[in-house]
Amino acid sequence: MDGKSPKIQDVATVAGVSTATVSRALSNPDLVSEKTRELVLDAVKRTGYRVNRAAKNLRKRQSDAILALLPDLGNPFFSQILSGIESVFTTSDLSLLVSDTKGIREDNLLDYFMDMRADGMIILDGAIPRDVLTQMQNSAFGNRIIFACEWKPEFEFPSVRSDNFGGAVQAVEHLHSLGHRKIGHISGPRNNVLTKERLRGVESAMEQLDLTINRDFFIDGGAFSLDAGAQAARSFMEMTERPTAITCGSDLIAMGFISEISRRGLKVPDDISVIGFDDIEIAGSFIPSLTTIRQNRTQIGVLAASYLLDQLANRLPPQTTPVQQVDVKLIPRQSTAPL
Amino acid sequence: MDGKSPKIQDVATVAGVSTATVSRALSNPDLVSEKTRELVLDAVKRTGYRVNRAAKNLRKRQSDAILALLPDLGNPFFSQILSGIESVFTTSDLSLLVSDTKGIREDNLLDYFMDMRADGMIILDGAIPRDVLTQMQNSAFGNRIIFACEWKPEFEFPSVRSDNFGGAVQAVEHLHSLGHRKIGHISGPRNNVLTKERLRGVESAMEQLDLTINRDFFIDGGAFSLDAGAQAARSFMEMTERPTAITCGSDLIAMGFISEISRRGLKVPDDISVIGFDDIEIAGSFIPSLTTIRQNRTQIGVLAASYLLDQLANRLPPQTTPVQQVDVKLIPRQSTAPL
DNA sequence: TGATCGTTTGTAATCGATTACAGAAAACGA
DNA sequence: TCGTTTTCTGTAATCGATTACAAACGATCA
Repeated sequence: MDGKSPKIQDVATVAGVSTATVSRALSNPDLVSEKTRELVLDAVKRTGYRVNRAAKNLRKRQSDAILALLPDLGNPFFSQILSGIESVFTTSDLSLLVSDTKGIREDNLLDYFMDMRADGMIILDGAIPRDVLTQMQNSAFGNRIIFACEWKPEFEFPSVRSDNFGGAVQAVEHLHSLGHRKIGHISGPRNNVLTKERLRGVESAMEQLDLTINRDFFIDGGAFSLDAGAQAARSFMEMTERPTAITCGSDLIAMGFISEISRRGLKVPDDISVIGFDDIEIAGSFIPSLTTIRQNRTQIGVLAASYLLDQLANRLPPQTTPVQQVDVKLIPRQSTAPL
Repeated sequence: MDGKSPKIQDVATVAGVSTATVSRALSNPDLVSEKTRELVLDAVKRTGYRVNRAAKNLRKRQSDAILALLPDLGNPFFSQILSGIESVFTTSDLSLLVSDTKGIREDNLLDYFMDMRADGMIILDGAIPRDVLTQMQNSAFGNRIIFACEWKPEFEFPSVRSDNFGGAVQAVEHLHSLGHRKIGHISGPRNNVLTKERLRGVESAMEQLDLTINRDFFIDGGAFSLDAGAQAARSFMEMTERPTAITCGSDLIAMGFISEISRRGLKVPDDISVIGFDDIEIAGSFIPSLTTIRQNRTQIGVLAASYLLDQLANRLPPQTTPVQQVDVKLIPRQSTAPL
């Protein structure tokens, strides 16, 4: 009350108890008697006391912060996941740190833990070098990591992800139900897990439906970007025989593709049906509006954050490294039409 | 070296000096002799020492973190600014905290400082309640805040922003040079500074060029969103007389607008030229690709972060509350055409 | 030579919480 | 009533750095 911000000692004095009791009353209320607790709480209110986090963190060897690691902060795809993550953390007064994986090299990921800058990590990038992850897994911090969206198949970290396989299946089934039989696919970055899952889904669904898989109709886009789609469109134009419908590894690919073939005189969905993946915000307003597989990105963020919180609070059975799959949903719009 | 992570005392022992000397050698090298410095640096290397941030921060009353406050984490527009901010901070080992302004009420913004969770703030939201800002300005932390993109005209906080006025002027001049004389505008959220600046720019340019300002051609979009654009399109369709070209408060508005009028049979740019503002990633691949005013969002982030860093390090004259304007640039594409 | 000054170093206090340990008080059982 | 256990509280050590203060040292100069 005298200018400086009050410390625990001030509260103790006002309440007429020791600092230990104040500390306990605040962070472990069961340990003090009802009467003392009220005394302390009242003193806290009167003094306007707030715990000093640096002091608390120093003593408890923690940081009250979680790091979200994105492959590219500039990529809008991730912002919605971040939003989900943040919504969980604000309610439990943890801070959300964000960083680009571009800045990550060698061992400085582990440093976040060593430096006590973060208590846990949510990794949104499946392309973290293997040895970095090995190092993390072998450290004491291995259980403070969760993957979201992407993941590393060869590691045992828990993860939250969309049902990528199922989404691709739905896409193919949708096209099939519209009468399409010659179906192609434009895939994303080569070694990406999402690329693989979605491709696998397309192939599996086509087999299920007894469709002939024509390898020429499968284009390696090499990225999830608009450019990749435009590039794929150029290959597409050169085909002698063309598919009547095409599934894409991402909405951006689909839009880049549509954009480029439109420029070259083809019409969507008249000449070819196109379906995306993600349902990014713009998908509904693209022209033509894009049929796509909606990923619930906010939910992915929420689930990942909640899991990590439980894990850090030791509220989970230690052995589990679960994979949580989030359902996806086909959103039919105007980029697909009956054959 | 013996399992636990080494502390400053260990380094001191190895180097044969006191902890004070080690501390000085690391954070204030000029204070120790050449010889000792080498001794210490060598010992640091041998022990693998890293300073404990919690301890350092407790003692120095700081947090080594900066908070970025976004109006909506789920909005992709901001991710690129974040990227710029982050690129600056990683090089100076500050952490980047992010938070949604939705979670902000009453006084808990100041709490970030009181709790020593952040040393500074970059605010990307012009809609922070006035009394919250007044409180901040009057506190000891008033000089640790900078606005980016948006700002509060009635406060004296430093800010980094695009040349919104100039951008709008360029847009009108572009349309004028294409022969358009009947020019309209769809504006963004009502009380937003960007909305006002851009509107002002449009009006000013039209006056300069001796164009008649027809109030009926100015539509209040009410937001920067796709929906706002679509909504505006409906008003547009009902006009008896229509402008031949329209400037929009944002790319999303422009796209929503184009999307909706296309659905109703109008063609862009044949029937009407449309120009956006922002140059978001998708703008170039929209159909038709969108003529727009490019904001250098990364640079805004970089400038804001750098300024804040300098300010915190006391490297700036104390009195300055500068406004840094970042140039914008017209990107001509296919949504605008000669009359 | 001794006074004076600047440079370099060490000692120990400090930042503000948490918590191990021990002691006091209350509750309980016989 | 007297142990014994349980509940509650206080003392003081601890987390690991920074830095005020003082001392030691060497250089400089009259």
